[in-house]
Amino acid sequence: MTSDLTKIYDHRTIEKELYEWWEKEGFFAPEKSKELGITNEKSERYCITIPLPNITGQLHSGHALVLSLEDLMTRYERMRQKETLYIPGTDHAGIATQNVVVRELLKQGINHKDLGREKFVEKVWEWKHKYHARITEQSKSMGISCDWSREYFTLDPSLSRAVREAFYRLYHKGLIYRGEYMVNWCPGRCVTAISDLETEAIDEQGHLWYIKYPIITKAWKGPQHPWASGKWAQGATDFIVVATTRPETLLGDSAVATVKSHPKYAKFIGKQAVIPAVGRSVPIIADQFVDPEFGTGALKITPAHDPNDFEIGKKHNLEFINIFNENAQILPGFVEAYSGLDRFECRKAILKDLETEGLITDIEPYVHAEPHCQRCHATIEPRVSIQWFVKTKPLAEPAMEKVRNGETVIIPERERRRFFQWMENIHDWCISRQLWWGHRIPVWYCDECCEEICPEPDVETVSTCPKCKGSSVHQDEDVLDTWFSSGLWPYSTLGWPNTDHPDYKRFYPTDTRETGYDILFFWVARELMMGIELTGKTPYHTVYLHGMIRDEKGRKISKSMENIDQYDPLIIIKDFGADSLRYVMISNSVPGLDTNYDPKNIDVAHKYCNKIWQASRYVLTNITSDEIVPKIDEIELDKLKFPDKWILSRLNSLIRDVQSYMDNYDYLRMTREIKSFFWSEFCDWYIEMSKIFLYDESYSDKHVQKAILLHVLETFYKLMHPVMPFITEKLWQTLPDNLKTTPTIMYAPWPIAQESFIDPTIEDSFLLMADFVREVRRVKHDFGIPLKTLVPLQIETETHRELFELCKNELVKIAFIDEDKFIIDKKIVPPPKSARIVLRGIPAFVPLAGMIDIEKEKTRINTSLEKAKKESIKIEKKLQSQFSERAPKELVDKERQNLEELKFKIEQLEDQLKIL
RNA sequence: GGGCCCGUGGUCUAGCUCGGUAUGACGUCCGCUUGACGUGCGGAAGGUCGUGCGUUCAAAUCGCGCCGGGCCCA
Repeated sequence: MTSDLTKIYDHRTIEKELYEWWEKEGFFAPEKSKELGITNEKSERYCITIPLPNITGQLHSGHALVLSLEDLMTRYERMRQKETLYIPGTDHAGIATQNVVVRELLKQGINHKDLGREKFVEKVWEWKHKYHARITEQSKSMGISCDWSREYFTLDPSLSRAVREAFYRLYHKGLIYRGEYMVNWCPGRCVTAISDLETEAIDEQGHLWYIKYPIITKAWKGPQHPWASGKWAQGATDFIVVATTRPETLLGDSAVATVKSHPKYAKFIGKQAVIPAVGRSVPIIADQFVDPEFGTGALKITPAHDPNDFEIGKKHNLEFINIFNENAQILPGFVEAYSGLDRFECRKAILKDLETEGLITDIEPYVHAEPHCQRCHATIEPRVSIQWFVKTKPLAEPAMEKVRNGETVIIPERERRRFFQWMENIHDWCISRQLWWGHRIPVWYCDECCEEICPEPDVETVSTCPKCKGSSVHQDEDVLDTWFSSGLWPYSTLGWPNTDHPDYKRFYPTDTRETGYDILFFWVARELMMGIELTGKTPYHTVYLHGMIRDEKGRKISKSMENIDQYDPLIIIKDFGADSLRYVMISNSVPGLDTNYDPKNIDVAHKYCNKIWQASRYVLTNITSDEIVPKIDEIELDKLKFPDKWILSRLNSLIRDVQSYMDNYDYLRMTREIKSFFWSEFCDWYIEMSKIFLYDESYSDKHVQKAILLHVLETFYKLMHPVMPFITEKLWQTLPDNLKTTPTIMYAPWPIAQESFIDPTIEDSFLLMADFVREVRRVKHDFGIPLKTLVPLQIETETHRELFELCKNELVKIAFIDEDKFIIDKKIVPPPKSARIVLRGIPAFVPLAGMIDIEKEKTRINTSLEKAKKESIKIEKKLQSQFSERAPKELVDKERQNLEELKFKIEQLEDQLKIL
């Protein structure tokens, strides 16, 4: 085996090439595992669907985490010999995409409204074709093993068909309805209704204005002078004062409400108040909703522009007066001067006029939460309009049941509580959007008899009314909320509604939904609700929620940040490789918790890659091309040396631990333990000790160590492959052919711990030996003796004699001991001018005649003596307290033993001081 | 208003469910090495675990209060 590995690890030369090869060979498709004879119909299978990115999107740090985790899960399951499918795809992202294209067109001087619906949608498709490649190429650079032959887009014909099917079924079951309700209207860039979830409340520093409404009396029948003349309310004697944060909405007031118990205003109930500016007379009503403590205890009621007033309006059968157009500008017909004004301009104008009329009695600063559009940040305008809704309560209950009974598990568990809290208080879901880009609502209206027609899902267009046979019908203008189609994702990508589709039969329900906790409600909740309703099954058994990626100080990563490049996954991949990025993402990820991404971790990861590369080079350069190294199960067990047994024990312990970490989604520990094994045990100790054998001309059983080196490497590659797919594949491919049973490491069987190799005694003995090596090195260091200068060593032990005989060779070589002067005896007379070491109750001496500086040794001994004394006092105190009576016996015994060992050490060191 | 998360050496971080000597990384300092390692190895310094009280033989860990940072829902 010749190694063609470059001297330095260079991700650039391997990642792209390998990904192309994987794709070309079709390794990502589940069919491949069958073809290779790894799986069959009876095999377990694993399926995960990608959290579909927006078609307009660019790969950002959030995606990097998503893709790292999901590909980790996928590759792991694939290596566990399951038939594995990871489905990629993209989302048409209604509002987001429409906004982007509208803006782009505007740059070209084109108004999308002039273009018309059809032409505009064509433009968006052009845009889609152009940008689709960008996000998929970027995703591929992460190394994800998606089956690209099964890539979907939410507007694909098959997925649109699924959307119509879902709509049809829910509609005819009465779970989708159309009606006039108050919705969140975004009058900013989006100009559409949006769902509750798409709004966010922001505290606004506003004001509470106290406004006087005159009351009709016998003496005053209404305003006699024009608005803003200063004499509008002249002659009025009775007033009711309301407090409001939105004075401009008074144009749409249709009542004033107070409570029956109001000391001042109760007597006005039943009378008529006159709305300023418009001069309309409205009733003064009583309603429990009014909080007598708030403001003046009287409330202006604007049923068409406030959610609470909407309810009151319905209850009292009030008039719903819409005062705004779709951009929240004042409609004509109220007050000429305000017509066409933006709501905030109107507010200013109306306040000025109210002032003129002397109708403002007070102004207080007031902080209140105002809903904003999550996407364009415009202040939401509550608006009454005809929209489509999903009735969610009947859907929520079964979804909650699946989570309650564990058919779907949410990780981390605490997110369950959030899930239930939201589901229990769920509101109906507004699914219609006043956009052009998306799935058009599959409902037609007859122009003659007004019949509402929701045809069979195979019908793509309706031309005659089934009721009156009229031929003048038109389709609903609105499109569906994007989340309606993404809510079907786990099965619309598997051929649903065709339940005989082989993919559906084989892979549904899927296994995992991996996504950020921020979209638990947007997506997961709806997938569960719709999935259970439409397929009768929960769409996946595990919901794994990860946290957000933030910068190293915990701030949100945004495009406007300084040094944004260092957080840009595309740049990171280019400079350090996807393996490094994936490693940082995975090794820092704890379920449900935010991760602070520190750019310097990427260096650490990159160095790790290089270390892996270098260790591999060492092993492979020590094996010649014509050499046949036996496999691990072919070597003679009696030829195993102490370090061999140790590393095999450690390796199998590691495999066992990794398995448990994987089972518990503890990726942080998994990566940490593997790294620590690889670097601090395999490289630092085993490889170093292997040199003793490999460089020894007279040693004839080198194949044993070579076999173990290769075995450990191969196992390590496999354990790390789900995390770092590229470097592990590259290096695995360079291993001798007899070790490989599959064409790619992707299908190599996941390691299983061989308990017979695990030997805690060997592991412990090794630690003791390593401690001795360290101590001898330290002695040399303290006396300025070069590391490689051979020194004598005398160990006084009877109980551990066997162990030291066992590792004598290695100890002598690594610690640079003079082999002829290495003595193990049950009694050692402390040699003069020597350094003394005490470890675990075993004293040892390093005679250093001619090299030792007595004063230095005194200082050295004193330092460790002090430390030992301090420690022993602490333990003594503890043992004298109630600890020894009340604590468990094992603990007390352990402390006693510790104390004894320390006392022995102190004795030894004091003795050393005496004889110096 | 209700709920959730977080606060650990200079920096970031593990541990908290299940109480018993606080993990790792970066950085700093000292030394060694360069025939796998654009480096690597060895060693050192550095923490009253936000704060107060309580429970306990024993608290980073459990309970209550407070302070600070963030998030979600209303």
